[in-house]
Amino acid sequence: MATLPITNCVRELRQQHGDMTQADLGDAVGVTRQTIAAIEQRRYSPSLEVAFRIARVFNQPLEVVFQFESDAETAGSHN
Amino acid sequence: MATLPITNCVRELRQQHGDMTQADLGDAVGVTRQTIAAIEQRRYSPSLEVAFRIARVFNQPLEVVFQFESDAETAGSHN
DNA sequence: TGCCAATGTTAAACAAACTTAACATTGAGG
DNA sequence: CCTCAATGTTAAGTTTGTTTAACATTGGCA
Repeated sequence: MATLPITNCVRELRQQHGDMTQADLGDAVGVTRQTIAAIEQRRYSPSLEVAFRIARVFNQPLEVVFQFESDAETAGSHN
Repeated sequence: MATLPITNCVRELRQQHGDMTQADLGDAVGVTRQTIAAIEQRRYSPSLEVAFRIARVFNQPLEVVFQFESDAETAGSHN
């Protein structure tokens, strides 16, 4: 399961947005509340499209909402 | 098939990067050349993760490489 | 206390991204 | 002309994102 390389702050943004609920956000974005929950809990990362839409709801650039962790594999250059 | 809302300039960036080939980029990103081809031709948009990795190869912010088209559905807000 | 909205969680089904493998086309160079 | 590298394309298969539906937990409030 390798821990996903992408973090986000949608929960925080959601709360800063007039106590918007997961369902509200899902609604605004066009996905279900379960999808929002999964993203907040980092069970998986969204598609690029959904990511863009979430960012737009909050009126933020995508990279503010989603951060790519360099994934600096501790000493394991392989492949 | 609704025309995808996301455009990109990976082909241009690739060429500006020492004539990097699709296979080279796929390699650097960790996907196949077919995947790169599909993205360039907009047959589908990449996952957020792949998008981030491509952007990083070119040392560009994600939003420079991928642009979200407002998709202003002519008068049909429904659902 | 009892209700209700918000969130957590999960299984089954479906859709979209991605792989593998194969074959076709184009263009540069020998 | 022939070859080879780069790209196009497609079918079949796997994986991952997303939905639907169901039930559980928490906390606020009448």
